[in-house]
Amino acid sequence: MSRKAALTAIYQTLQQVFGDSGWWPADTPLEVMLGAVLTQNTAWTNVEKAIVNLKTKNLLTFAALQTLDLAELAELIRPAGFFRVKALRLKALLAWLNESCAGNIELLSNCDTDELRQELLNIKGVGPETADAILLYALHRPVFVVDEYTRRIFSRHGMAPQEIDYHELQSLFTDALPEDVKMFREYHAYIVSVAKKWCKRHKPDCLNCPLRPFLDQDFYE
DNA sequence: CACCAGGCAAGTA
DNA sequence: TACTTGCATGGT
Repeated sequence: MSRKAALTAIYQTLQQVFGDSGWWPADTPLEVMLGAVLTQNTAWTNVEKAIVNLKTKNLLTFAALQTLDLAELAELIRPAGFFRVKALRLKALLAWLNESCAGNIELLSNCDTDELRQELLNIKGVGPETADAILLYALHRPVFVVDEYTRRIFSRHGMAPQEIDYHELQSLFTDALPEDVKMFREYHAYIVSVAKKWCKRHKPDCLNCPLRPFLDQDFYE
């Protein structure tokens, strides 16, 4: 079986298992962006607490966030962990939004995806995964997001080397799949979901994983 | 108790 | 360039 066929079959399998993923869980593009930074190496449940702190104080708008100083912001997002660096990172993101679109995210729809990606990467605290998550889930661009889970699953299935570069791993998908925003959104969400349930680092439960059939080496050519 | 979570940047050699 | 370390809370 070709890699293209395999990646498509895996997607369909996960679609059967999870249906609508509900990703990204946020009310606005701004909330997606904040969440993308807050969730860096952090459990989503902790990010939710930080988001709730901001929401209940009506601070989840560009204008309101701009009024907060660094210490205030840090205190509000404390439950998300790494709160001091993340406060800096959020401020850097807000500063970029201010200069690129005056905080009006809708205006970014005119921008070229590759240029946007480069600008996002220039923000201190926004790396490749965060940039791509913002592009895909906040700005609706056809960018495939990969992460440690993606690497773990697809290397364990013999479809990628264990040590693979972010963009190499990303190309694996973008070279084989159509540029479909909806599909990209769901695919990444499914990968995270399946990894959380069956693909833990030290306690993987591969026997019950819905992707187990794809472990059969004979499945690929 | 150890280990993990929807990464990234800065420091070292 | 190739490793290493700091960042931190909260759940299992």
